[in-house]
This record gives sequence, structure tokens and C-alpha cells, in this order.
Amino acid sequence: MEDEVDRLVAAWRRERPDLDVEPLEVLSRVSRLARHLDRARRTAFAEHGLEPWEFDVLTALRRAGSPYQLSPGQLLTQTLVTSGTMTNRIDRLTGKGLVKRLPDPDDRRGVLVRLTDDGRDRADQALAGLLAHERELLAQLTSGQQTELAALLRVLVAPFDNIPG
Amino acid sequence: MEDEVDRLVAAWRRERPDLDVEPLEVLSRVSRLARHLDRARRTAFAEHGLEPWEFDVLTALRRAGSPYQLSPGQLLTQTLVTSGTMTNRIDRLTGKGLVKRLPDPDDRRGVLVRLTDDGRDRADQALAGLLAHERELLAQLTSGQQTELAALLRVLVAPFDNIPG
DNA sequence: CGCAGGTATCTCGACATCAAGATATCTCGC
DNA sequence: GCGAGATATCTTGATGTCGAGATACCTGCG
Repeated sequence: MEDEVDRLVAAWRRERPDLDVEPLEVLSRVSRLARHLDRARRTAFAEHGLEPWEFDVLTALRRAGSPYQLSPGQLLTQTLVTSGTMTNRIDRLTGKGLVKRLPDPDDRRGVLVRLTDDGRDRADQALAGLLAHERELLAQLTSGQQTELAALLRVLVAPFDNIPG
Repeated sequence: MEDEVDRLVAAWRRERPDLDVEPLEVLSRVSRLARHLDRARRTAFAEHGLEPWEFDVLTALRRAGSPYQLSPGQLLTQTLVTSGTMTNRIDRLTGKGLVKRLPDPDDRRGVLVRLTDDGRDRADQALAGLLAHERELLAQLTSGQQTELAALLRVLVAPFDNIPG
């Protein structure tokens, strides 16, 4: 089955036969797939009344384990957004009653963001929904192919995750 | 080599041992890799004085071949942005002298966006730079692995690209 | 002890994007 | 040809994000 990247690569080969555009076969597909996934996630979360950014914050707290709290600083390293963005997100999630701010007992500059019971439930439900949708997408591949794909992707991602930056 | 997704999956297995989080092994890596690629692309393009969104539009026109023109509608299916965004982008690229709007001779509702000579040169230079950076990233994989990875990704992307939506 | 520099979070203004609607034009059955 | 519905593009208003700077607090050297 042909995809947009096949057409894109063919167009470059025609227009710039002097260039080796092989890298696009992998990396353009990664970018385009991610874009499509973003849209799919948006609709999946809408079923649970959540925006993708809300899911990102709530699940980061959920993964932290009981008592489900992290500092804003920890949240922004996990979600790859800036501090201004995180402040805004915490404000809005607080307004919806999904998280609450607590003073950090050990550092008066600091704050701890804790999941409310409602927030925890919403995160759990949305995660289950997301996984269901994702499983459907991946049904195109055998279990072995999925494992292999994950392994190849890991090789490409690892340098970013392990070298600070 | 371990990556963030390994840690993320481990955290979910600890917190939600009842769930099968296998899909995240593939799809979270796709999303995270795309995120990192966006940043890398941004710095690569900055060397040529372009923003990523500018590159996307200019290269879509470049690929179209002489006379390097497409309708706004064709541009937005290629770049996956909305029409309002594309109008804005064309406005700004016109202001920078990289493209110009021409009336479509066959459809008075329509417009054609054409690359200027300067726009074409900038697109060519930025593409060469991007490919150099991408080749470096992919050096972690053998040529055979790259081909295989591309094939697996194609299977996942194709449904999005071929079923309208 | 006091001060310089580092850290944690928040504030604010600029900006790109999106979604929905407006406008103008085309197409096709009748 | 006429009119209903489709199509192409642009406009508008709301929103989320970023980046730089502000504020408060901590730490450790001298």
C-alpha cells in the first residue's frame, strides 16, 4: 500500500535527482504518523472530556504513584513544555477540580501538584480509552512486527533521551 | 539502550498491572521521536533563516516542479494544517518575498501560490541541510534496518493517507 | 553573618494555530 | 439557464504556547 511519503519521495527524486532523499523514507513517516496520532488522540480523549494536554499532565501524576504528586518542575521535564505553559495548565486543571496545589513542606519556593480523586479516575479512564484506540491502529501489524518496530524506534529515540538536551 | 518510553511503560506496569500497555511501546516512541525531530529540524532550518512551517510550504511548492505553483487547497492537504493557518502562512511568505499569489485562470474562486526564485533557492538549500542532519541521526541503523523501519511505518501511516480524513 | 548566585514558580505580551462562519464561484440535475 | 448544494479561500475570535523577565526563596562561600 502506497502512502503520502512514497509520493513525496518520488517527487523529490524527479525534481532533485542529484540528492539522496532516503532519510525521508523513515523520518518523514515518523513526523506524519505523529501528526495523525495527535488528531486521533484528540478525538479519543474527547470521549472522556479531556484535552490531550490535560491527559499528559494527569497521567504524569498518575504514573508517579500514590500520593500522586509532583512539583511543577518535574512535570515540565516530563511533558517537554515551558514553565509558563505549565503554570497555565495547572491553573486550568485546578479550576476543573482535577488537581490541587499544595505548598512544598521542604521548600517555601516550591509547590506540589496533586491529583484529586476525580483527576485520578479521569486519567485512568482516558488511558484505557487511548489504549483501545491504539491497539486498533496497531492491528495492521503482527505482534512480532510491533516488537521489532518498537526496537528500531528505540534506537533512534535513545540518544535524545539519554544525552541531556 | 534504555529510553524514556521504557521508563514510562515500566511505571504504568507498576501502577496499572491490570492494563496491557504494549501499544505505547510503538506509538509513544513515534510521538516522542517526532517531538525531538521537530526541535532538531528547527535548529537545522535556522541555519538557513527559515522556520519549519516555512520549509513545509516552500518545499511542497518545490516538489510540484516547474512552474512551482499549487493552490492553497493542495498546500493544506500536503501540510495537514487548516485553511486559516495556510492563509496566514501564505501572507507571511508573500511578505518575505518567497512566494506570490496569482489568480487561477480556470477558477475565479481560486488562487495559485507560486515560488519566487529566491524561495526556490532557500528551499533547495534548506532541504540539503535537513538531509545531512537526518542522515546523521539514521547512522544508528544499518541500511537494511532503515528499509525495514520505513516499511513498518508505511503500514501504519497508509490508512490515514488513503482513507480521506 | 551577609551577600552573590542559583533555583522554583509565576506573570505578561507576542504569536501561530484552530474552528466556525462568511463570501464568492462553480457544477449539475431538471 | 436556474437554483441547490458543493467547493475554494479568506476572516474572525478564542486559545495554548513560548520566551523573557519578575519575585521569592535557598545555598554556600568568604
